[in-house]
This record gives sequence, C-alpha cells and structure tokens, in this order.
Amino acid sequence: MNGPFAGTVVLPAEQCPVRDVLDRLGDAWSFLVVLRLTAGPHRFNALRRAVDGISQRMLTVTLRSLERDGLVSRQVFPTTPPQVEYTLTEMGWSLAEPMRVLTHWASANHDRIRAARGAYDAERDA
Amino acid sequence: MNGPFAGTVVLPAEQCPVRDVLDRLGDAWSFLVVLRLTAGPHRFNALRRAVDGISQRMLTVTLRSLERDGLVSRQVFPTTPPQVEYTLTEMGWSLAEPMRVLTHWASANHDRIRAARGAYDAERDA
DNA sequence: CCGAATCCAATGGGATACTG
DNA sequence: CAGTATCCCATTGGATTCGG
Repeated sequence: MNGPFAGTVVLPAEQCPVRDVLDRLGDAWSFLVVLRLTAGPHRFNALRRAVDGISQRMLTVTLRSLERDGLVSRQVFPTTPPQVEYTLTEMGWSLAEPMRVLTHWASANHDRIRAARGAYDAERDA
Repeated sequence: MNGPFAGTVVLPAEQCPVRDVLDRLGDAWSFLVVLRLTAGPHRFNALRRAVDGISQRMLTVTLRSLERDGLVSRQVFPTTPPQVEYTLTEMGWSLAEPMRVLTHWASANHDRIRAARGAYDAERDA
C-alpha cells in the first residue's frame, strides 16, 4: 500500500460515500445536467435543448433526483404559462471543482483513450 | 454565463470527451476497480474480494474495457496455476488525482446528501 | 410551458455451470 | 486460478399520450 489512496477501503455499498455519489453522477445525465447548470439557472426546455440528446422523461427524472439530493433547487413562477427555473444549490456548486478536474482530465485524455481502443481492437482482429 | 464553466458546451455524444469518460467511469464498477488498483497491482480474485459485491462476470467485463481503454494493463504469468496481474497504466494513474478530488467531495458531502434525501422524502409523505 | 403516466424494447447484471 | 458461456429477471430509457 503506497499509492495516494493508501488505506482507501472499498466499503460495502450501504455505507460507501463513493458509491452513493457514483450512483448519482454515474448516470451520465446527472453529471451533464449539473455541468450545464454551472452556466446559470435554466428553465426546463432551455435545459432540454442545452443537454444534447436527453429525452423529456430523463430530464424530469434526473432533475427530481438531483433535487432530492439537495444539489438542485426548483422554483416555480405561477405565471401563464407557468415557468420553472432550476438552479444549483450551494452543495451543487461545491461539485463544480471536482467536476472541473474530471472534465479537464477527460478532455486531455480523450484522444489517448480512443487511440488505445483502436489499438486494442486492431489486435483482436489480427 | 459567468460560472467557472462559462463557455462549456455539452456536445453531441460522439465528440464529447466528458460523455466518453462518463460512459466508462459512470458505471460504478470501473471507478471502484481503478480506485482499488491505486493501492497496487492485484490478481483477479484479490481484486474480486477487495471490491465488495462485484460479481465475477462484472469484474471480467470491467477489466476488459479498462484494458481496452488503456487504463489497466493485464500481465499473465504462465505458472501452474496461472497467475494474472492487473496494474494501472500511466494513464490509469493520471486518473488518480481527479478521482481523489471526487472521492473527497463524496466523503465530505455524504451526510448532507443523505439528510437532503430524508427531508425531501419526509416532505412528500406529508 | 412543464411534466406525469403508460407502454415497450433494449440493456445490464446476478446466478450458475463449465473449461484450460 | 482465471476466466467463458448461458439463462433469465430487473432496470433503463425512448416514444407517445394526456393533464394543469
């Protein structure tokens, strides 16, 4: 045990914070929605357009669970037609830095990953 | 647009590095396996025991895709019985810091998330 | 405009049994 | 020991339709 995670234990699912978080961020949509909300509050359909490919259903489901976890707050304006605005909570904002680090890694290594995949697949064909 | 991600665009799935990474780390097992390997090389069954709850099938599948992506290397020692050792590649190691930041956030906010869930659920019952 | 509800196809993933 | 193969059920998530 000598890595930067020396002593890190993978706990049973119930108590493991990492799993709890991954179950949320793990589904790609949650991560992308939070990421998008760091650009500012969005109304439902604006968010739908901004997150390419998400279905109405998945956006609803995703927003509900983010709201439940206290990462996103939902404010209804009783206008006609009704407006609903989604905003990051303070805790949601605190996720910004971890997310920034991860997205930076993703951008920096995307090409290497794709190259590795290509090499691996070429090997298997041979 | 004024957050730390000002200008961040969620690209269509094909070119989006974030999605590509999330499709990998997104499934909880990949993240946990990489996390565990930061403690040092593991043989198959040692890894299986260390990552609580993972099935043999999922460990195999997960390791294959991590290998394909160039994050993990697989070395076979032709002994009897055969030994197979899994190690993080350099790129795998470079994931350590982003992961550390995220796991730190997870640990720090786990209780708040659970509290938020409790409050949300209590509200709905009322 | 925002979203809930239903239907259904595809996928994920556990359990189990078998191989080099 | 380190897998592969098969079965099978549960969950995911898109499409569509309806309501406030």
